[in-house]
Amino acid sequence: MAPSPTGSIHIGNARTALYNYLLARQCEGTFVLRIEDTSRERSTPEFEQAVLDGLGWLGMDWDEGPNAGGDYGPYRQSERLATHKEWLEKLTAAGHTYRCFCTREELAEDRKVAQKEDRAPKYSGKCRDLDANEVDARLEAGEEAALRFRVEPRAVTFDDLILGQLEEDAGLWGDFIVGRSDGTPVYNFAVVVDDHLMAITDVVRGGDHISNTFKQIVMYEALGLAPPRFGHMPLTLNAKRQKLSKRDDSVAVEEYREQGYLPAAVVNFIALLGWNPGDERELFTMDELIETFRIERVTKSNAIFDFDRLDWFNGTYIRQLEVAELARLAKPFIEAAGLTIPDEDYLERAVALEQERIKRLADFPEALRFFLVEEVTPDMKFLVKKNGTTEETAAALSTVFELVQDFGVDDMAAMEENLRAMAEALGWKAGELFMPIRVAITGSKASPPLFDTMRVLGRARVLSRLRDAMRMLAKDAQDAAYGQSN
RNA sequence: GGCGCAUUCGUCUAGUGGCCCAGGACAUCGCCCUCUCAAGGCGAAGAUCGCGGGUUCGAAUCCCGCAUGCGCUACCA
Repeated sequence: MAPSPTGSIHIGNARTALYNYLLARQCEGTFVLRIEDTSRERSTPEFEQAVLDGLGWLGMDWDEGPNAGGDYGPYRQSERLATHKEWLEKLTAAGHTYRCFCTREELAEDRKVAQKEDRAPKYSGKCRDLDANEVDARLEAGEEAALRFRVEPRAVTFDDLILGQLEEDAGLWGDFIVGRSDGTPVYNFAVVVDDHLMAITDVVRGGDHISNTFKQIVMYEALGLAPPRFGHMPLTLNAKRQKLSKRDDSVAVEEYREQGYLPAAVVNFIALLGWNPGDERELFTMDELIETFRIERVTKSNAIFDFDRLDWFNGTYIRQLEVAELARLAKPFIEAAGLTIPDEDYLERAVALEQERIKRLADFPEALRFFLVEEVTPDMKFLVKKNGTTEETAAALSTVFELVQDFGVDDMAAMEENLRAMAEALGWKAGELFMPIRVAITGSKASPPLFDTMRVLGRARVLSRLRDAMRMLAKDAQDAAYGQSN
């Protein structure tokens, strides 16, 4: 896996990383992490750390990498410059390169003309056959020159792990640059050198690299090296069917963590985005993925990222968690929202009631708010009994208040029995009585089951909220009376 | 423009010549359960398998053409 640290890890890269990881683990190979930071301006140590964190969070551990060591380091491309240059010289010694004095401006102009004339924008070959003496003289004179690879026209083919037999005509390329005029090698060459030196056997990367691969294969051959196996993954697209971009999509793995997605859910989801086991299973742990993943079963077509499906996976994983564990995970989200948690036990009991109602950990603050806050503000519209009056609702709540006062809140069966009896005596449906109580104590018309909620909230809090609600109703009745008399 | 890859329900996908007038999952809708919301159970709707030609007794599956989408086309990675 060779990510560029130009941002926190991208969900599309994460999927590529996952497939690499699964492949490496299932054949008991080595999962190598190499940081491709040759783009100095865009790469930062912070981003590199973010990439490492993201991978780690998802549960992918690498055997070799910047902070893991290994026999083939360094694992940061920027630290391998000397080696790359060495190999550039080997390539030159073998007669595969030549100096090109064309300026960027000239090249850009050629491209423009070519485009205008509907020709492929391929290098003219202007400097290909320059006289050796002339080259030396111009170099001597301080003229800048890039190093180009001599391309011999022919069909280049390879057997892709995912896509099958692939072929491209090298005659279409023109000689491409392998060394910049400042002497630094180009990414596509550095990759060849590194993959070889690091004894990489399988390269799985995004389909946007296919055209690079053809060129790499030619370079391997020029260096007398055997290329590794290549596999090109379909891309993940956004709802607009474009390659996911950092600009307009939620794409950083970091963001998923912040929104309260579980790593296991994210892994399960991205694993199934472009791969399936061939039967109808869809819930997989990492170990199960390692066992059942087959690269040949990776889909060839691009996939659109479906957030609803991710949510579903996340919900099912949340429901599978032990309550204590879920509470532990929820805690930082709740605290970040500025809510205070009285004690662990209380939190756990509240979390247990919301567990099957939540999709993301970030939903917890909102869902648990009424458990953690002193007062609640019921909406009058729902506090009053459906098709009923404020007076009769107030009267009913008052009776409930007494019941809670007398019997407490811990015996749910008794509470339910009492309230149902009360509803019947009133000639109300049970729900018609339960709803005002629910709204009074939770401030919302949607909540966990009423009696569980009351028990977790505790007698004192239930009583004070009932009292507040009764006051609200009384005030409302008063206002209405004034309104009538005026 | 050139080159490459792809094309099955809205989405992820199963499918490799007859088991497919196409199966599963998410989302949607309905019913059940039920004190609300969920969760769960059951069910419905949803794909003339991009289009057009072939090959074949028979094609989503094989062949050809076209269309569309995406990617690449840098002294970026």
